[in-house]
Amino acid sequence: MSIYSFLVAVRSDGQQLMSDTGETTSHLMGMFYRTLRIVDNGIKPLYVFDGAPPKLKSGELAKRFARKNEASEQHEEAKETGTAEEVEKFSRRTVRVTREHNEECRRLLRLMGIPFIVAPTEAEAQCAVLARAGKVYAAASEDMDTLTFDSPILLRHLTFSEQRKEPIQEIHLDKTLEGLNMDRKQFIDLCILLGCDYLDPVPKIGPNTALKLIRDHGTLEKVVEFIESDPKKKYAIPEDWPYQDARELFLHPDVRSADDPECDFKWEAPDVEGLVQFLVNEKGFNEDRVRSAAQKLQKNVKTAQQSRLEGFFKAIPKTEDQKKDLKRKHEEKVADAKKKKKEDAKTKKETKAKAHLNS
DNA sequence: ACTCTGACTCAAGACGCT
DNA sequence: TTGAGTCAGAGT
DNA sequence: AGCGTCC
Repeated sequence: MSIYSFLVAVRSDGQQLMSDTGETTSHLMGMFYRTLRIVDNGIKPLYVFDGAPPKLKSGELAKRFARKNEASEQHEEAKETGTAEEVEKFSRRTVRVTREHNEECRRLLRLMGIPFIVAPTEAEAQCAVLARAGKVYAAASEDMDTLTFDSPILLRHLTFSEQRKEPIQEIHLDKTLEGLNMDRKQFIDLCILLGCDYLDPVPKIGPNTALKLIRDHGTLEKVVEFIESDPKKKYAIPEDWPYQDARELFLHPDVRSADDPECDFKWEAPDVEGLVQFLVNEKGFNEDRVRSAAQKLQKNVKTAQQSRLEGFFKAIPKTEDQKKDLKRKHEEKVADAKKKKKEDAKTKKETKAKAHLNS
């Protein structure tokens, strides 16, 4: 996901940044400096790449593919007849993360001494396993599915960027379940009903209705039964809606077990000359910047991994306005469930966040 | 009057100088 | 693509 | 904070 957003966002004159040979460098730029910043704040990150998507997702993916193709056509057309703005707009829509982008990012991480793993399928599921096993402190993702995959802690907006508009959120699964007064199975059912990546959403059922239905009936089986037997035909389950399969994916995703040798992660010193070769010689980055960045990395490898997260959490404002704002948001969306959680986390843990992003 | 969903819109990353 | 925010209209 | 620049 982040590679994608780098490709979309890191631009100049509507074009992605490129080396002089015309290869895109936006993803490397984004990865490099974000990772640097994270490390510089005392976090030892572990990256998880997506593997092959589960079969259940193929329907969704096919739709996306079709939309991309459509966007490509519009992009071509815009280049002929449209304004510069239109061209740029469609250009962003046609962005795809390629195998090459992924491989270059991995090469970059290797040179930086940052470990990573390629998940068998969904990265979020793998993150959850590693977090649950204590290999890392938490799973950082924007995707709420991470909780559904049973990660004990989810961090959102972990970018440490200067102009982070969103504060870092630390969401604890146990508190979330507690707040909802649900067990994990119900929580999974709720998330499926709310609309997950694998299934079409049920029309007319939004966050509130979903929550109510699960509360009233307990399980998806019962909910579906209720909906289908409702004489008023208020809701309609989509034709092809294998919710059991989706549930199975959340309960037993295809992941690398945490005690697998592949999950024996090491944070190492950066290969400075390798970085220079790659980023400067091959991709045209500024040598001074790369070297000073590499130096920072080096320094941080030695530094005892002491948390500096506090410094960032303290920035979270707590005015009355802010609180109101949170309350309002708190009442919406899937996030609803979890955001409620976040509120707790905020009012309580605020500054307590420890950042052994791993041990 | 109030609640809820759905449709629409917009922006999207990080650095460093002023 | 995603999310976040806003708005209108249907339903209760 | 705003804005040009990174490649």
